[in-house]
Amino acid sequence: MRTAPTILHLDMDAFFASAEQASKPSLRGKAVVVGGLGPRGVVATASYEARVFGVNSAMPMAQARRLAPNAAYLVPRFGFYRSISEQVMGLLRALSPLVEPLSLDEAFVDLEAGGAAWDDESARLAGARLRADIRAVTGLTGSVGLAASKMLAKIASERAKPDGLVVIEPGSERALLGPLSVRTLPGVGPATGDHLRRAGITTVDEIAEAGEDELVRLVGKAHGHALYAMALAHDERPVVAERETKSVSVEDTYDVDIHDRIRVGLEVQRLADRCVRRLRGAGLSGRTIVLKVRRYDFSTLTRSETLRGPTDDPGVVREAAARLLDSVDTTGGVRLLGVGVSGLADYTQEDLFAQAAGEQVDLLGEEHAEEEESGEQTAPVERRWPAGHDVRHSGFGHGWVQGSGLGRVTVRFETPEDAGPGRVRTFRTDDPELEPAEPLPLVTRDAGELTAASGQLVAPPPENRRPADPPAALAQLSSEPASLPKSRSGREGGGATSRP
DNA sequence: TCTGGGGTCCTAAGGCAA
DNA sequence: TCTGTTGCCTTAGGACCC
Repeated sequence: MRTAPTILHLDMDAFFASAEQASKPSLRGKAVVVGGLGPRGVVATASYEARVFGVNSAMPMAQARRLAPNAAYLVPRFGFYRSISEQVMGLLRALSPLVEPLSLDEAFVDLEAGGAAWDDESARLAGARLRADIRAVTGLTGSVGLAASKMLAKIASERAKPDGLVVIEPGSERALLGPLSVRTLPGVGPATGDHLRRAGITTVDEIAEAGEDELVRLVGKAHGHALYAMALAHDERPVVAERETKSVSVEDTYDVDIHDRIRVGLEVQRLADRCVRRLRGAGLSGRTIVLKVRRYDFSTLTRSETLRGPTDDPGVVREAAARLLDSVDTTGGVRLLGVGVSGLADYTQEDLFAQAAGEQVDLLGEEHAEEEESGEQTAPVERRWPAGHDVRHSGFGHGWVQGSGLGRVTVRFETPEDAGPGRVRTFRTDDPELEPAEPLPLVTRDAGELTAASGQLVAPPPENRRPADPPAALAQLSSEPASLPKSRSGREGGGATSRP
């Protein structure tokens, strides 16, 4: 166990929602919910203004709409978030070569390995500079936790939210952890939490008191040992920069259960093709093909088959998936289908015969690739305008889709640079002057103002720079009802919110 | 209007080989 | 040659995380 708080955990605040607010001035300070907008969608991220209404991650979208009917509802734009994430990860890598990304908005950094910090004071300074740099480069805020281990650094960043920094001093860990709920510990979810509660264990202290043997008896060997160690604040897991991918999978939940067996088969083929495309994109092949089926009653089953060698051949994966489907009863309907490949290798050990057999289906797959990746229909079907996506109009300039339906699309014309909300216009969905556009950068960069990013210990960036308005949303929780102006909700198409 | 999508890791049972 | 042990692989399911 190290003796200085030199492991840093960064967690961007309400990342997707904050990115949308920074990108769209009219949403700053408003309740914003990002997630699937279909009838079976769930919330990916809610802005802090939306959380006031009780909206939270992983909540069914229908429930969110009941709680916050006037919030802005947007579909996620992963490409946009990824570009911001890469900027943030770049800042982290300037601090240390040991950066372990956990997702687009979260990462561990071993500050000691990078020489960026060696004691309490230098760690605190590095954390503060990082937060300033993230704000300068992205216009967004992140919370930083510093501690002597991963577990504690993560707990620290959680306590720092939103927009803060918390250091857990080595030596104070046990006292801090003791009274916390068992659910605070990584790896304790609803099931394990319930299990422990039934055994009379609700706090971290009670885990430590129960003893290792009792925990192993309660939750199993691996979990029991790990849990006991965590409760004593022992966590020696290193920050690991390079993680190998273990599996690649794709899955779809359907708006309405599929009953038709032929349709189920076709969907499985499509998923197999999509999965292979992802596999190939990553330069991988795999031996084990997995079919996942969630039935009408939400019961989930998987079937898998291991081939003699790794493949990235769409024909081979399709056939295996189809064989697996044969062994599954789908009467009653399915709500989700998925296809995955595991047992990965970074090369293909495919015999030429299989390669040749696969080529035909391969070509077939490529044809539909674009349509599936972008989520857009190809012409001549009506163009789709997903809520929240950027557009450009030859006359009005850059804007974003507030809502669409009944052959109309409503656009708000504004850019991240604007101080206030922009104008709204409605067009026909087939208006030739309107086209999809790339997101604009959130901050127009000035050179030479970074601290951590430059790898030098210089003063924090001057306050007089003019980034896009920092998402005021994050700094304080709005006390006023976070509703959108009347013109943007409850109208045709439900503004940026509902479906037609 | 109940419950996404992409992952990781663990457990347990049966088959099989050293 | 038979038996018991050990360990690995495969398969299925479940918990957890963001």
